[in-house]
Amino acid sequence: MIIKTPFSNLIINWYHIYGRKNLPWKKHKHIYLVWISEIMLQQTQVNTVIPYYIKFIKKFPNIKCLANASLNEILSIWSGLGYYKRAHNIYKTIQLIKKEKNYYFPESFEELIKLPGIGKTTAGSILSFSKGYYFSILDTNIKRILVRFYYLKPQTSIYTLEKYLWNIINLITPIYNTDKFNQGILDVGSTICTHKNPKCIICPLKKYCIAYSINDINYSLLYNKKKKIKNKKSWFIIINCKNHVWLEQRKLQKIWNGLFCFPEFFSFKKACQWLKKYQIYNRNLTQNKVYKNYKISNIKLDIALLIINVNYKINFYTKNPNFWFNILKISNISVGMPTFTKLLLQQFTKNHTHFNKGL
DNA sequence: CAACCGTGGGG
DNA sequence: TCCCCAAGGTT
Repeated sequence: MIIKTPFSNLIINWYHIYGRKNLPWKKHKHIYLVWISEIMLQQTQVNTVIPYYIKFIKKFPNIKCLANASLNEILSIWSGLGYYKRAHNIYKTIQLIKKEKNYYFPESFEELIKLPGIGKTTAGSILSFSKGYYFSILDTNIKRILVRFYYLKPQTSIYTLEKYLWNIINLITPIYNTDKFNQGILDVGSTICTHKNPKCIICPLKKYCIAYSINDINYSLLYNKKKKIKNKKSWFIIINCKNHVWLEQRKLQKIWNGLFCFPEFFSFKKACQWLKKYQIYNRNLTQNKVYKNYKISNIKLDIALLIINVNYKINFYTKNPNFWFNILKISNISVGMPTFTKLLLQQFTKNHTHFNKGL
């Protein structure tokens, strides 16, 4: 049983003094701006989001601006932030709002939760932060606090645990000052009750925190929660011509969908077949192979880069939109794994012999 | 329900 | 270096 505690008052009092009130998405409470921030913040830490958020609202300051944007324009700003389905969902949502809602952003929980990419926590966050409405939220930070504070035992399934945690947060979320409570508990979770080395000494909850009182702040939400890591291998073909490279916009792919990437193949043979098909002259393909390991969530991707230099631009035919991109202007494009790609192309323009070392 | 989607930071 | 994980939602 969850015993009544001054939990919410402790959080709200703490928030008034220490809460983060200067985050870029705290300057205005317009629901559109809060929506963008909440989508960006899904599974993404505050410091990572800030520059992307600023860039996004600078380019699309309001609903009508975003409604005129193409998917590619949205993706180009999202490039590097990850979880690109979120950008696709923003595009879907804004089109719906344009065509069916007369540019009016929904302000009810029932409507919000129907929108793509908006679940219980995101809908609750949007409404509590922009309108001050009473909705609980439950994210990773809050889960961690609850598990420690009430010293919850690991449950047999994620489903059971989630249901349990939602019940608790619904009980302790205050009807008044919901927005301050929600923001405060997020701030405590991400800055004090951290996963590793929590700063219990300065925590406003320490007086009533069971894990702290019995000196056991290590927690686990589930028994034997092991992540399976898959090993995959890909061959990317990099065709270089006079400071331009060939990129394809990925279609119907699980990863980097809609983004521009080097043509990807799942065997060396298929990569060679592609080159042969388009009659790309290449003398030392095997010598130009460069290997790189890239981690994507639960995938270890072993990448082989097949680097080919041509001195004339080839007209390819593929099913995908495809372009020659100026290497120096690549930052304006919605590229998958942009940091990796930019570093790659930087080395590429300098000296091919440094390829193996530089990466 | 478990797997999946990205990337960067911290220990 | 390696492993874990983060303002979750979808299938």
